[in-house]
Amino acid sequence: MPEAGSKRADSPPPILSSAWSDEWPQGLGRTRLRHLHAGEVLFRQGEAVAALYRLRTGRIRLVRNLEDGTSVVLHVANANETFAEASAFADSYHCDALADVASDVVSMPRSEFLAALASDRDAALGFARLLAGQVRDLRARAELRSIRAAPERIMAWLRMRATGNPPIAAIDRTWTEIAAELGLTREAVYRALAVLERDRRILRSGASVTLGR
Amino acid sequence: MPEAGSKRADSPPPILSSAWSDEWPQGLGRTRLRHLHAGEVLFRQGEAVAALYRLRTGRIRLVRNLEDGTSVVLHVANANETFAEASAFADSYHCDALADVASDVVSMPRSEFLAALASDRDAALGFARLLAGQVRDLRARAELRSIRAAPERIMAWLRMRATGNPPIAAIDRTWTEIAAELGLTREAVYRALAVLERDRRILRSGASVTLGR
DNA sequence: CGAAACGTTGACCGTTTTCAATTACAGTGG
DNA sequence: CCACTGTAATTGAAAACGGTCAACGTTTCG
Repeated sequence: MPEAGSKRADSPPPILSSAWSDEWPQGLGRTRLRHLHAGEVLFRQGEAVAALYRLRTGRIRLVRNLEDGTSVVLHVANANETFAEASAFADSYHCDALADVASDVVSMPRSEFLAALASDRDAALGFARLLAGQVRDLRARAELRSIRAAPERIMAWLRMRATGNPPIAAIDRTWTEIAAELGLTREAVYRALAVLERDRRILRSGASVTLGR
Repeated sequence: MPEAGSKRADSPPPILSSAWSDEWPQGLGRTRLRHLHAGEVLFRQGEAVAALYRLRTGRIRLVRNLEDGTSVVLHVANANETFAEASAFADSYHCDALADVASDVVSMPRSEFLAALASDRDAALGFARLLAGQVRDLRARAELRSIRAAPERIMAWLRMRATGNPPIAAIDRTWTEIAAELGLTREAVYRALAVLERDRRILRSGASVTLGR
């Protein structure tokens, strides 16, 4: 049987993007920069939605406070991620956003954002496309996490972001961060990498991993 | 300018939706029904995008075939989920879709969908809102899965979907399905439930769980 | 009515998490 | 230019937890 996926009249495979680099604050509306020091609050649950955000550096934690006084973490945004996109469609924030560490965020006023979407025909579609991409990405990540064995999970992750023949994956973050994305401890990742390398399934050299097998 | 999301002044807390019930095929364009028997292919990677889909019953597996001949599962869609939304913005499918079990899907021609988005300004915004909701939801799920201990993971899940005081969560699916969503085996879920009930942290009665602690 | 799937619990085994310790750097301030 | 400090990268050992296998009653649905 011939290789599957032989004819791709479309773009190459972009399964997992490591970061949502070139995203919405791309000219539509005035953006502002804000610095938060560790522990500072960006917005609080119940407040009127003032702006949409994108994290430049640092780490922002989104926490929903429940009626019974407890709380749950909804998301931990890392560098170059947008967050609370859904607040564009809500009048008030539905969770708290607070900086775990010193962080820089780019903000765009909600009113301007909505105005841009309403006036520019392509803007709304562009926003939808962007979100659709995130959905695809998040689902792929979720599927990844349902692979139980650590080495297999990492292999799948590597294959998803590898290109070329032989497939080579560029490592653009620390393994510690990658471990968090994979839902493993960093120790488990290192051990799995050691096993994979011992079995000649991967070959590490600096910031790139060559896949075999 | 049309106030996005102005329908509900500001709804209560809807953190985790169990299913994306009322979604896109809501009048925009003609939809068609198609039945697939187990193992049948809905579309293949590389094919021109003909339609967008929503799964009524069954289970559809989305698989990306890599250049090196291997493949990775991108997503396993369950009843009442839409899938391959991103294909609305692509010319060809980037993965295979095949039915794990006998399934029923609702399809909407891509051309009609795009036409609807282009003509009706609110449609595009509505689609974006829907996707933003899915992003929020998927991120919450991901955060949930990063909770290691099974009982705590389940507690967090229950708290997310509980309402009232005391918080009560309605169980609208089988625990087996919930286990899959939580990234646990059903046995692990039952054991964790037993522990939680023994410690008086939850109280089960039929299709609802009352939370304490 | 019977088969398939769900619900539930027990025992055992394997993997990961934890905890700990060590090396390697990169940035900082003296 | 060099200790100094904090984080990343590794590896080891022991404990804990969840997965797997097994068994069985119950519910569901064709």
